[in-house]
Amino acid sequence: MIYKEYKNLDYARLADEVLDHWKRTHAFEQSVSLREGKPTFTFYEGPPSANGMPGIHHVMARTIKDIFCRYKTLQGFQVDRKGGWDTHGLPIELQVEKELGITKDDIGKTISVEEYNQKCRETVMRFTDRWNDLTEKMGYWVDLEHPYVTYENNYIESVWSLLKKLYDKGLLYKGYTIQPFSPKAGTGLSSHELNMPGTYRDVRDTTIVAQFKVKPNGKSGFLFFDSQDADVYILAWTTTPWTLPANSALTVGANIDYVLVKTLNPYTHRIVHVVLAKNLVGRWLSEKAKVEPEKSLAAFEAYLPTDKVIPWSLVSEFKGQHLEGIEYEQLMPYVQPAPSEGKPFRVILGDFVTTEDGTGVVHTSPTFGADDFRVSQQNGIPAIMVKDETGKDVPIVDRHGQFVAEITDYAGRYVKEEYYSDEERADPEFKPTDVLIAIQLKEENKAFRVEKYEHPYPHCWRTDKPILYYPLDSWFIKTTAVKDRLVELNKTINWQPESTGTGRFGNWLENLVDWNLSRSRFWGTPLPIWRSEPTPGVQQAEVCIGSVEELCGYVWEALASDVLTDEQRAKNEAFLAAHAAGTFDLHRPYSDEIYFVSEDGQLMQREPDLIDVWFDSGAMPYAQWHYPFENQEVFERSFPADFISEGVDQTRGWFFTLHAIAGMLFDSVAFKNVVSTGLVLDKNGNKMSKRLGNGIDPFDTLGTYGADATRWYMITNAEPWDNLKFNIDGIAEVQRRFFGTLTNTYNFFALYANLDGYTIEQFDRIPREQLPELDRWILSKLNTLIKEVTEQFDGYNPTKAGRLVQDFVNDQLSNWYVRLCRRRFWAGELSTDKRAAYQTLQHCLAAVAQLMSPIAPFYADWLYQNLTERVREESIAENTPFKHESVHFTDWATADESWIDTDLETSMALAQQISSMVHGLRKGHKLKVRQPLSRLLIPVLTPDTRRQIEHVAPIIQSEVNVKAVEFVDDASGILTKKVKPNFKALGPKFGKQMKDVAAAITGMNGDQLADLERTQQIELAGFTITLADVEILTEDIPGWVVAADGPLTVALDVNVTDELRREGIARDVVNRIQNLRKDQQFEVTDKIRIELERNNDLLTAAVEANKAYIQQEVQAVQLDLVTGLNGSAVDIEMDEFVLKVKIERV
RNA sequence: GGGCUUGUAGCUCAGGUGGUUAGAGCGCUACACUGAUAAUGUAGAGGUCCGUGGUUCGAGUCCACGCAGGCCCA
Repeated sequence: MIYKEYKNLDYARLADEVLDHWKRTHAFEQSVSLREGKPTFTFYEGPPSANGMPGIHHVMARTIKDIFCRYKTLQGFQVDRKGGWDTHGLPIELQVEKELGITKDDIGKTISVEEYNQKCRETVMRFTDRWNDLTEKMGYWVDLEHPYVTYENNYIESVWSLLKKLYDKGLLYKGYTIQPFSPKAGTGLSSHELNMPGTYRDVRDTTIVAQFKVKPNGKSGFLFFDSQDADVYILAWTTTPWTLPANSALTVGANIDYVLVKTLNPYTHRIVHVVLAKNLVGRWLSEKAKVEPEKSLAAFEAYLPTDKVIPWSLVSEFKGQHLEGIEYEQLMPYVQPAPSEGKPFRVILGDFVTTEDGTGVVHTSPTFGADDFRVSQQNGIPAIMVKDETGKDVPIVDRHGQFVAEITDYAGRYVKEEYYSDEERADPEFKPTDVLIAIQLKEENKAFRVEKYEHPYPHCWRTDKPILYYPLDSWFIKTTAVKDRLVELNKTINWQPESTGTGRFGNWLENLVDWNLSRSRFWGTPLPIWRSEPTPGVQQAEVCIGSVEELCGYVWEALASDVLTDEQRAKNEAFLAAHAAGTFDLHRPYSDEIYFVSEDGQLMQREPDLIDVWFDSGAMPYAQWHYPFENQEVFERSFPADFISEGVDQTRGWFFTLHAIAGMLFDSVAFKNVVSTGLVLDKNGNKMSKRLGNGIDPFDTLGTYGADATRWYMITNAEPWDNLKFNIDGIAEVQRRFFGTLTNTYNFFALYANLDGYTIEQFDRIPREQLPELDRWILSKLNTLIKEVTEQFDGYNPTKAGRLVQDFVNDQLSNWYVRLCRRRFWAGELSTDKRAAYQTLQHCLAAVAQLMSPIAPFYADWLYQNLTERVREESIAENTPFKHESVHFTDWATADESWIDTDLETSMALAQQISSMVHGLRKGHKLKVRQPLSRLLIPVLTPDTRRQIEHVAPIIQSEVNVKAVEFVDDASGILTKKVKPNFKALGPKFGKQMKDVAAAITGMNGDQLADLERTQQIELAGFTITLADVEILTEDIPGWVVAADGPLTVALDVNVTDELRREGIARDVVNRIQNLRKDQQFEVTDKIRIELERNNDLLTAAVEANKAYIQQEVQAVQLDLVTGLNGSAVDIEMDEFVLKVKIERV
């Protein structure tokens, strides 16, 4: 047997076998080494965290990655792909804490940092075996032998060197960020501590609507138009009055509608003009008290201080964006910001402003609100800060929650009343700070409303006291300094889909804030910055370490001084010893226990922060190669990446950190092409989750269906960036419909090629001009396919590529080419025509194997090997494309344009369409295909159409079993033509008159149409219509059975003559005898002898008239009509009689 | 609340620059085929193109506002 034949192919086992073969032959390594010296195509693997089990979405994400790496390999590039593991971060810490039953508080108490980190290190790589298993089973080719691991010293060292570069460029600085902070516990709280049950509780706070007095100038001029001599105020509501002394801006929403209202201050009864959101006027003023502007003065005069409702009137209305830039007077001028820090006390725009409550204006204090901080940073608004004893900027509230001395009236007061002791609060004279502030503002005509308000507020889970949002020290990377360049560089990246790049990522860059690098954790890359304690009058010492060597240098220097204690000295020595032994570790607690001494003799310790794990992963282009300490050339060759792909949720994660680091340090993009992928949802469109139990186990899926159908389904069902509704039935469908059809096609080829002993003829191809029409057609289609698939892969659209291959295999190759060519394969001798059929089909199959190989790597290799195994040796000897042992080593086919014959493709498409229409007609008239009919009539309006159909007429004839295809044209006189308006052509000419024109055209009679055709144009209802303005088609042929589809019409002669009838019966007889042969399990090559009972005139006539035909079809050496057939004959029901027949093998 | 994204047949998806009859596969129904046969082919039924308004002679397609789902951010 030349070609293996398969019954009931098990696709999962097929993949296992191919995988075994790959492992034995080191196929992946070969696919890379084969391209040694070729141009590189660089791919970066976004590292997964191995502390959890892989899910089906990982199969999706990695399939995308694999496809393009394989494709580019086929195209001749060398594609190194190094695997990697992300090993640091909070999820791992949480998992360890859960398993050990501890909390963060226990670290350093019941468990040492050393033990804790050791546990993290073990935990994080726990599932690597399962990951590696999945990687192999799904056919993802990536280097798992030499992965980068973010916790390794070398990796960390590279990260440190990058940080040092940033530090040297002045891009690394210590600042603050607003975080939940518990003054009573003296500690910051993480977001998940804030999410613990019971932390949010309803409290009744004193709230103030403050009046911020607008400075009259050009920008605010429109507010003063009607103010006469009254002042204009902007109203802002706050639930934390204690933050008002720190106010430095007001934030409004650009698209929110605001109004200017004239009214009286309820406490001072002075006339005021106030600005607030239109929707919220009713929140503060009674609709009943509204008066017309011209009556307002009278209303104000009539108002008595005892009246409940205060009259008001509407002055003007405007969008928030008109308020931008307006300046106002500082509300509580205790502390002024440094003039160099930016311009304070302005109205700015922010996207977080709502009109759900308050006034639609947000009092903004950069030191006490996260939104405030961000929007202030973006708008150059300075914070209100004071200097502490060491000269450092600190907020106006200290870490105990008390106002600093500079807030003279309130110095030393706690900002939250809950921070006072119960005794203090019990004093009848006691007033909370917020209340005192409210009283002061009322008196100064700065409060528009003071009221108690109940709302949920977070509390510290340790102390039960309310938390503050408070600025805490943090290390930042000054990404804002390079924002413009990052935006610029982003424009050169090819994003797939484009909207992620321009929209989600682009917007993110536009609104960039500095990257907060600090994390107060234990398991992660330590921040390599050592500092001395701040001391008044002494320059603080600070150093950033960029390598282990540098680190050792400082350790040596420290040991050489006499500043260290014995214990510190011992720790330093321990580190050096571990370094010498190669057992050192840069993690905590070891890096915390390394002590430096500055030149002026100050002790320096490491800043205790760890860095954001996203910096780890963003550093992978450099750190995976231990750059710049090793592999300089490798790095240079593989930077930036040509291609990366991850989930769209990585936009602000990995995509950003890669981009930011590359932009800041190398003034380059980190990746040139990026495919951001959507989510994998369950079949109902819900997110997969453990809780819902709707997750899919990828191992089950791969075990049942194999990787190929799974991958093919995921890729062809939805474009990668759309969410995929994962339905396991879809895989079964792909397997049946696509892989099943392709396997059948291969089996068909194998069956006959084996019978004929046909092996691929590489050196004796039948020249194109000698190939039959069908062969030239399918080869034209194939080359078109190659062209289009290449385009799609080049454009990073695997979905369209896969669908193209699938449609070719199903509709063109299997359902048309093979079906129509079956006879050629049965024919006796290995004639030229038969060889042409083999060559053509073999060529298509081999090409398909390659085209599909990036998506379905196992199956494609299996198909390729089955086809080409037998010619491997001669291919190697003669250096032909089949010399490669695996399809993944081959060179991507280029479309040969000379084979593409669009005219022929159009012809065949017509044949397919016409056949389909005739099938429909036959069906409608209950004329089965086995019954031959005499002729098919096709009206043609152009010689071109006629030629194209004539070309394929024989194919149509045999496909629909008619004796002749005839054409009718104008000359025949039997055509009924119909005319339709061509709207596309008419539109630009007639525009609004379209309805009349269309009616006129539709109403044309035969003579008018004939005129139009003769003279090219006609006057109709006052319009000049040209031939190009209409579509002419034929719709009917009187006296015929017709079908029409678009411009095509076919008419079928359904008259069955006696002769046709006899032929139909003969075909039926053939059909029944074939069935008998099969029932009796005769071989295809067996010859037979037939006896038929002469029991019906119709049968007799039919058999006698078509004897030779019947004999040939059923391989009968003898066919006799007899009377009195004996016992072994069988009876078969025919349409009109019973066929009594006996066959026997010769 | 903001940014991005999706919404077309029971299901999964196609539908360049607007053109009047909106397509495919699966599923369903019926039929055919039986030398690709646990295959295959053909036909049929099935649609408020998420809604509302607008632009236009003409909107699944363009615009605005909504609704619903998703992701990220707050």
